Amino acid sequence: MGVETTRAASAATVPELACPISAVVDIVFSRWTTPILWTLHTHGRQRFVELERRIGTITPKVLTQRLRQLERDGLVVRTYHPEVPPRVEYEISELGRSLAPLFAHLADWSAAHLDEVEQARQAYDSES
Amino acid sequence: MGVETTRAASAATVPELACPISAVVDIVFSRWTTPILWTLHTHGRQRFVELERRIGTITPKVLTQRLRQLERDGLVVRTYHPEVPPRVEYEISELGRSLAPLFAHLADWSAAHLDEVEQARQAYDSES
DNA sequence: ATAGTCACTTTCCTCTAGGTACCTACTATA
DNA sequence: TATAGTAGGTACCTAGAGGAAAGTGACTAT
Repeated sequence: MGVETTRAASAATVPELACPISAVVDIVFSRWTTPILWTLHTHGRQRFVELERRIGTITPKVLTQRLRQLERDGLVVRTYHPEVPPRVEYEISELGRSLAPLFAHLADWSAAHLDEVEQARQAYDSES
Repeated sequence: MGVETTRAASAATVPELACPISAVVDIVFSRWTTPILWTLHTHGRQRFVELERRIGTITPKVLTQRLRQLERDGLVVRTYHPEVPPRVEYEISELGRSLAPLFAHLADWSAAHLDEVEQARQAYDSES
C-alpha cells in the first residue's frame, strides 16, 4: 500500500465505484463553487472584486483557486484585459449554463423539504 | 474571534448569503453521503457491513459518522434489533427517496456533459 | 510624495476531516 | 482454546484545506 499515487489513486480514494454521480458532485459541488456559479448566474459577467464583495466571506486566495478550477473544468470563462489597472471578467460558459435546470431543481427541493430536515434534526436532538 | 461557535458560525463560515442552495448542498452532497445514499437506493435495506463492503473504501468510523448525520437529517432510517450478535439495518426514508429525481437529473447531466469537462481540462492543461 | 486600484500571489498558521489501530460484549464454530 | 463475526466506540495522529495578512507591479489621482 502506498504505491497507488497517480492514476490508481482514483480507485483508492474516490468512491466512484459505488456511486456513478460522485464525479459530477466533485466538479459541481466542491466547496465555494455553488456560491460562485450562483453569483455569476444571477449577476452576469463581472470582475474579481465584484465577485469577492458579493460572496462576502471568501478570501481572494480561495476565490482565485476556485475560479481557476472552474475555468479548467470549462464551467467559467475568464477574459483578461491587459489594461492599467488590469481588468479581468468572469462569466458562465455554455457548459456552466447547462447546469441551470439542475440548480433550479435543487432550489425546488430546498423550498419543499428543507423544513422537514430541520424538524428531523430537532426531533433527533431532543430524544436521545 | 473564536466566540462564534453555535449559531453565529453559520453567518461567519457558511456562504449562504450569496447562494440559496448552499444549505441543501451541505446536507445532500457532503463527503460520502452520495455513495451511501446511492448504495442504499440501489440495494435497498441493508446492514452496516453490507454498506461497508459495497462502498469498499470507507472506514467504519467514517461510515458511522455519516450514517448518524444522515439519520439526524431524516434521510436515512436506522433500525436496531437487540439480538446477539446485534443487527442493525439502514434504509432510505421517505424524505431521502424524494431526492431520487434529483440524483437521476445529476446522472443525466453526467452522461451528457462529463466528457466535455474532460476535454476542457485537457485543453486547459495542454495550452498554458 | 503618498495613497489607492486591481487581480492576484505568497507566506504563515490553524483547524479538522479522516485514517490507523485497538477496544467492547457475546456467541457460534473449528 | 482460539478465532471470526457483529456494530460500532475511542484515542491518537497526520495531511491538507482554508483563513489572515502582507506583498506585488504598473499606473493614477490628490
